[in-house]
Amino acid sequence: MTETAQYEELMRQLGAVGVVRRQLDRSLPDGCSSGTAVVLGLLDRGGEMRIGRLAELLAVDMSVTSRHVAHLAELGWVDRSPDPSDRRSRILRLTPEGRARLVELSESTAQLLAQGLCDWSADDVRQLTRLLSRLRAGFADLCPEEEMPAGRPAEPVFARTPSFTM
Amino acid sequence: MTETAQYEELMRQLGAVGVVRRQLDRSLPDGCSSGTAVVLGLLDRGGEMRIGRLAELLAVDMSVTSRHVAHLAELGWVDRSPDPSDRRSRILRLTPEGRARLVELSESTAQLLAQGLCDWSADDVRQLTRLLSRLRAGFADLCPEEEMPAGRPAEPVFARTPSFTM
DNA sequence: TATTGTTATACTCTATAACTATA
DNA sequence: TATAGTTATAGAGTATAACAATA
Repeated sequence: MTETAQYEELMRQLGAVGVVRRQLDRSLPDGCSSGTAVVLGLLDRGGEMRIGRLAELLAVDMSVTSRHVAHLAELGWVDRSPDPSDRRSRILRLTPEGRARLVELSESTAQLLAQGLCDWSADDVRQLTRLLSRLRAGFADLCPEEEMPAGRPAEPVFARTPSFTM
Repeated sequence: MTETAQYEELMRQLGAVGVVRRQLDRSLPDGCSSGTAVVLGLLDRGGEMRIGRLAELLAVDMSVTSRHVAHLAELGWVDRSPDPSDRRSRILRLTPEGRARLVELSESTAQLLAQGLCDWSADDVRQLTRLLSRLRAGFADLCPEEEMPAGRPAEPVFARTPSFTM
């Protein structure tokens, strides 16, 4: 198989990820998408941060992030308090309600993933995660982005990944 | 790291695939998306087929497939000829123009992937492709789907993958 | 003048449902 | 009556650009 063919196949499989994501999304409660869960997860892992920082971590435009956060704020899952050091910005924080929802969403997703990956070893899962992380990093280099901060203020719902960050 | 945390991390990385896809899409010429390229690739690998079959392979609704194909037909990249055995259906075929475009698209994508994955070994690429294929298969089982046919009529632009099919 | 964030608009991809033609 | 495909409509996600407030 030529190199180009291998890349073509990879591209096809990357597209297939959308299929899995849509299926996971369908299983989530009410107005929750996997996108919602990822935002909550980043706020949980990264602690309080501003919109710009969140947009960097999500690797989407700030305008997109702004709308997602506005939605989560309406739901009462994210709190936006004024940033005393820069009045243009607001500081985002997971509310207790948001944290509770994150646990719920994570468990729901984990259950479905466990079902779809029932014949996977823990190492398979780790390996796929690591390769995807590397993939993302390779393309982030083409369009630079920062890393997650080393320290974080609040207790995360789940343990952080030490070897690679989103 | 708990199992749930590992799944949560996997979900996050699956979301990050969208970032890579969008970046690949931006590099494609005029009205081409990676979706377009995948349709052309499937028609190249699978030979002539009907809309329903293509929708299965893409794992999206037939209505979605219908519109994509209509677009490609307008561009002259896909030909829709009447199916003599069932006048409700039409048979889809890659046109020479479509095949030429596929080569172009594949090379363009391969070039960008090669750039983003410059520090990857060929085996890394294969492994990621294989794991994604397994991931998709695991979820396809929850919502069953068929495999690609063994034989195919036309010369494919690229070699087929023997061990796993989309 | 530059930066942070928000809003308006548009585009893509997707699904559901109604519809046509044929089996 | 059921099936293959198309079209209409709606929803989610994203990007660009114009804008407001502040640095």
